[in-house]
This record gives sequence, C-alpha cells and structure tokens, in this order.
Amino acid sequence: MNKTKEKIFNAAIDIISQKGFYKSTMDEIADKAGVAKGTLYYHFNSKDDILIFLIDEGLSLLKSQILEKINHMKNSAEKLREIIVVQSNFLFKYKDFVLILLSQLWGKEEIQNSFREKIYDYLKIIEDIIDEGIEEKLIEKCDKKLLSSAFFGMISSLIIFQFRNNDVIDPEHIADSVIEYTFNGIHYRDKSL
Amino acid sequence: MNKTKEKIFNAAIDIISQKGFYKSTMDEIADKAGVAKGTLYYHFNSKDDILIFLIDEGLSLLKSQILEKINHMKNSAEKLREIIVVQSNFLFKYKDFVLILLSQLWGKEEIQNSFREKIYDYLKIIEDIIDEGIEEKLIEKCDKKLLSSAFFGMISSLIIFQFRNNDVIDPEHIADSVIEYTFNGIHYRDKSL
Amino acid sequence: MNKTKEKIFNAAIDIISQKGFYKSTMDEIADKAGVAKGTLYYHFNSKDDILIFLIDEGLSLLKSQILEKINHMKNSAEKLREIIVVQSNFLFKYKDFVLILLSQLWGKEEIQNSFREKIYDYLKIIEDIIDEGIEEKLIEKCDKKLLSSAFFGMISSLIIFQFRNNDVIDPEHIADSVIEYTFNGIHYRDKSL
Amino acid sequence: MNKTKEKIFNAAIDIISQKGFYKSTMDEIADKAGVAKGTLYYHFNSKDDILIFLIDEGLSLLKSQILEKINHMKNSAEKLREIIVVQSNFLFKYKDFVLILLSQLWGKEEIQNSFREKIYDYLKIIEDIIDEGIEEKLIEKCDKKLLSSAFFGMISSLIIFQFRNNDVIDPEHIADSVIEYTFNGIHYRDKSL
DNA sequence: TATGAATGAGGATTCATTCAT
DNA sequence: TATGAATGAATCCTCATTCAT
Repeated sequence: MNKTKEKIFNAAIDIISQKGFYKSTMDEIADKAGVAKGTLYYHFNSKDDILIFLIDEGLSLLKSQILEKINHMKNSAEKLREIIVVQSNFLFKYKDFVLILLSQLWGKEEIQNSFREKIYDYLKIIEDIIDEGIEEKLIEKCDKKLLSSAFFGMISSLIIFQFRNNDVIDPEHIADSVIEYTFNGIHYRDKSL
Repeated sequence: MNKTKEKIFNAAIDIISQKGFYKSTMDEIADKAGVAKGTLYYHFNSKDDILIFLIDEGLSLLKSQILEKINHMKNSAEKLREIIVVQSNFLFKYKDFVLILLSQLWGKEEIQNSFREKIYDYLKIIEDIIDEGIEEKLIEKCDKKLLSSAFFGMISSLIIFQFRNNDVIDPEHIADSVIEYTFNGIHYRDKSL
Repeated sequence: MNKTKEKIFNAAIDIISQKGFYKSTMDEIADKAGVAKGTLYYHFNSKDDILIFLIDEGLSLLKSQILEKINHMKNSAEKLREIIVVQSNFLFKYKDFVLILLSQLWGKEEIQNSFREKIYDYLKIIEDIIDEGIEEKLIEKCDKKLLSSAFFGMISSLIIFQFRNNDVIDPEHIADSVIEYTFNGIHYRDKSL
Repeated sequence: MNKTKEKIFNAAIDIISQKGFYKSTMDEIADKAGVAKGTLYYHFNSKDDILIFLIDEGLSLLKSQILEKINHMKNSAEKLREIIVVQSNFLFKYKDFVLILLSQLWGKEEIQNSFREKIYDYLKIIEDIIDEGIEEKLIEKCDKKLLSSAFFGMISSLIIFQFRNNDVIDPEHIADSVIEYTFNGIHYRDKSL
C-alpha cells in the first residue's frame, strides 16, 4: 500500500465508521484524505471497492494476529483463550473497522454475502480449534458451527457494551469475563465444598 | 395501526430487509405496499421515520412476548432459559426485522444512538433477571451489563449461522445449545465419575 | 362572504403574507382557518383562486374607501391629498394584504398580468383626478400615466420604510411628508423672502 | 465569474424573470444555460443561492454605476439628478433583474429580510446625498429615510408603467419627468409672472 | 357543507463516476 | 499519478387536487 492509498484507506475507515458506508461520500473521503476526488478512482475502481479493500485488510490483520499467537501453542483450550484475548484487544484497537464490518454483515445483497464468506473463513479457524479441543477432551462435544458463530457474536457485540459505557472499559476485564463465561458458564457452583 | 399503515409496515420490512435501508427506495416500498408514494408520507414523516417505527414495533413485540412468558415464573434460571427460547424463536419468525435491527446498531449517528438506547432497555430486562439469579444463588456473580450484551450478541449473531446453513436449522436445537453453553460453558466435564 | 369563507380568507391573508404565496400550502391555510383541507376546495376552485379573491377583495376595499372619501370633494388637489392619506392608512391597516399584492405585481405570467390590470383600474382613478387638476390649473401639466405609477410606487414602497423602522412609524407623518413632497418637490425654497 | 457560472447566471436571470423564482425549475435553468443539472450544484449550493448571487451581482452593478457617475460631482442636486438618470436607464437595460429584485422585497422570510438589508445599503447612498443637499441648502429639510424609500419605490414602480405601455417608452422622458416631479412637485405655478 | 385519506406529478438535491488536462 | 469540473440518473420529499363518505 503506497502513501496515497494509505491516506485514502485511513480516511475511509474514519469517515465510514463515523457516518456509515452509504452516508459517506467520495467527496468526504477525498477531503479527509487530502486528495482530489479523482485520485480515489485512480487507486480504487469504485466506492464498493474501497469497502471491500477495507474489510479484506482488516480481516487479514485479525487473522494474522491470531495465527501468529496460537501458532506455537499446543493446548486447544489455551488457544481459544488466546483468541478471546486477541479478538477483544482488536475490538478496541480497531473499533472503527469493527463497526464497519459489523454494519455490513446483515444484508442479503451480493457484496454482503461475500463479506459473510470472509467471516466464515475466520470462523473456520475457531472451529478447527474446537474440534481439537473436543478430541483432546478439553471441550465438551458441541455444534461447532453454532458455537463459533455464538462466540464471534458474543465478542463483537461487546462493542455495544462499549458504546453504553462511553468507552471507559478495560479490554483485560472483558477478555477475562468472556473466558470465564465461555468455559464455565454462568451456573452457580458451590465453592465451599 | 390502521390498514394502510400496516400495508406500508409490512412492505417496508420486506424491502428493507432485502436491500438494506439505504438501498431501499420509497418508490419500492410504496409499490410493494400497493399504495402511492405520497401515501407513505401521509402516514410517516420521512424514510427515517419508517425505520424508527419498524424498530419500535419489533422491539415492543419482542419485549411483550418475553414479559408475557416470564411473568408468572419464579425461578430466575428458568426465566433466562425462557428468554433464550423466545429470542431464538423470534429470530427465526421475524428474521427480516432482526436483520434490519442488527444492521442499524453499529453507527455513530443520532438515529443509531437512539436505536441502541432501545436495545439497552431490552437488556435491562435480562440484567434484572441476572441480578435475581445471583441473589438466589442460581447464577454466578458476574458483570451483568457485560453479560447481557454478550448474551444478546450471541443469540443475534446466530442469524449468521442461519445464513451459512441456508436457513435449514432448527430453532429448538439452537435454543438448547445456547442454554447449555450459557449455563455450563464449553469446558469438558468428566461424566463417567 | 359567509362565516367559513371568511375564516379561510383571513387565514389566507395571514399565511400568504407571512410565507409568500408559493411557499404557503393549502394545509397551512386550512389549519390556520380551522377547517379541513377539502373545505378550501368547497369554497374556492384552486389555490390561485384564493389569491385572486384576496386581491379582488382588497383592491375593492381600497377603491371604495377612496371613492367614498373624495366623492363629495370638489377641489382636485384636495382629492389627491385625500388619496395619499387614505392609501397611507390603508398601507398600515392592511399591511399583510399590501405585501401580498406587491409581491405579485412583477411577474410576466397570466395571473400577474391580470393583477396589474386591476392596478391600472385603480390608477385610472388617480389619473382622472390629475386630469381635473391640470384643467383647473391646480396641477402642472404632466404625463399622467407616468405620474400615477410613480405615485402608487412611492406610497407602496413606504412599506419597506416600515420594515426598516420595525413598524414604529406614524401614518400621519408619512401622509404629510408625501403630500408635501408630491406637491412641492424637494427643491429648497428660500422662505425668508 | 468563470464561463460556466456566467452561463448559469444569464440563464437564471432569463428564466426567473420570465416565470418567477418559485415557478422556475433548476431543470429549466440548466437547460437554458446548456449545462447539466448537476453543474448548477457544482457552482451554487442551492436554488436560493442562485437568487442571492443574482441579487448581489445586480445591486453591485447598480451601485458601482452610480458611484462611478457621481464620484466627481460636487453639487448634490446634480448627484440626485444623475442617480435618477442612472437608475432609470438601469431599469430598462436590466429590466429582468429589476423584476426579480422587486418580486423579492415584500416577504417576511429570512432571505427577503436579507434582500431588504441590501436595499437599505443602496438607499444609504441616496440618503447621504440628501444630507449633503440639505446642508448646502439645495434641498428642503425632510425625513431622508422616508424620502429615499419613496424615491426608490417611485422609480422602480415605473416598470409597471412600462408593462402598461408595452415597453415602448423612452428612458430619457422618464428620467426628465421624475427629475421635474421630484424637485418641483406637481403643484401648478403660474409661469406668466 | 365539510372532511381527510389518498394520489402522483413535479422538483430540489445528491453523489458516484468520468475524462480531459 | 493526480486533478476537479462536469455529468445525469437516482431519490427523497412536497403539495395541489380529488373523491368517497
């Protein structure tokens, strides 16, 4: 990504997360990037193209961060814990990107189908780990597709929690809570025994 | 809601869930509803106004369905189970509405803030039950705001799971799995003992 | 004019003078009049028709007020003086009507041509008096059509003066000044002689 | 003003004077200007903005014409005469502009208030000269604000006279008559003495 | 006489995209 | 590579008018 394209990339994240994809205009993005509108079309084929590029870059980053971390781990439960941590941190570091992504997952149009396909690729990573965990008897038998969806939705929607609390929350706390919740559930267990 | 307004309401749900709010046009909605474009504006102030009305009606329905069910329940764990069941069923029965709702939760504009406020109201119901459950020692101590967000996100995102499986899924199965997951977590427990 | 029509008439004057004819809507006029929109169409054929009725009624009133006053006057200079007084007072008493009238005199469309024709009828009254005055050697020979136009424009535009001074002006003072100006001009005359 | 903006400017004057501001459409103006509708919005923010630009340009031109002429005059009576001449000629040369201006002076909306403010600026020029004239004992003491309004209205409304006579009038004749009328009034004076 | 729900033609405005420079 | 003036299809919204009651 050269200098100009990067300026556009950052401006697009900024503007689109602020106003939503459809309410963002090429003018605004160009303005924010400090380039002429025509320049956008030199680097991207269309407005949709910018969005696709954004999503691809963001998801690639998330995937690579996760794979890098869990690469040399052996224990699948540990891997899942790490994914929760990485995804939580990613949520806060790249909040604007995540907002754009989440706003695009619910449509029935072709472009949104393609975004969901990319999410499925990501979920596959999680599913594979769940599989491992089941095999290793670290994780209960379960519907792994269902679980990975739930897993993804649970963490992502925490961004709503973040809105509600005006951004003053601690990613560590979130990750810990989600790990506890995910592994042990909310059922009360008498610890006095 | 009179006859005409209801025709518009149904057409709007249909069109907007299909194409997304911003790609839906007033012409299409009017066409689908079988009324003239001007009639839309006789019953609603603006396109936004239709969306707001949709969200309000949908969330009211969900809330009333849940409150009706848990009204005469005593056990808070039972109540949470019921909420999972109702919300899961709602997800499948009113999939189109849920898609519209989910697509609107991630923006920073005033209208989306207002939608999130309405979600918070809904989450309050869940939080109160969690509180009860903690008091009754049926549920572990936890961050209830965080948990209710996670809870909502987990169930909602199952709609992605549904997309992935081309709609051939069983709401019962989903509800059961989510209940199991939520209460006991995914940690393997040796049942041979 | 029956009760309902009068309510509409007054509401129309009010709304149209406030927002201008084209920015006024039938809804607003009906609202202000306290009747249903359909009722407007029972009493008038169209929006234009309301405007025409307004102008006709207003100009008739002005004409009748003037004719009543100058009817038994003999001296044409006195008559002109009286016209200035009446027209000045009319300007302040029926300011809203005058504003509507003045806003309509400058177009090239058929309806505005018709309004100007009505103004010409009014100017004829003045011209005839000027004629008398010239014959009686009370008024200098002049282009009476030009003069009556100037005369009308001069008084009417005083409404601009009124705007500028936030309505706190004295019609008497205006009438006196215009009379003095009209008859003697602004040329300095040495009164010490 | 660049080439395209000038084309729009001329087209707007033409169309708006013909049909009135509110009955003129952006389509018509674009057509007449020989540009696409979007081009109008590249050069102006809105339809109102075109009107404001028109009024500003026209009044600037009138002011500069007058100031240029009276700049090196000493005698204030001469200056007033010159203003009458210039304004009369302007009336005929830029009849379309004057019609647009006059149609906009009578409303109570913000935009019309702003137009009147601009007229007040113009009237100030006249007032100052009246002041000078009074000081130099060339003009009788009078209410200069009232007089400048009357003065403006008198000349402007001659456009009605022009309508009435189907445009076949002589600006020279008008200017002469108005000068005579303004300075000496219409009172008969026995010249045989 | 009076109502007000429904209409639909009309108009202002937006904005992604193009292209000559 | 980069620009920005120009485009015009698309879209929201307005509002005078109609008509069944």
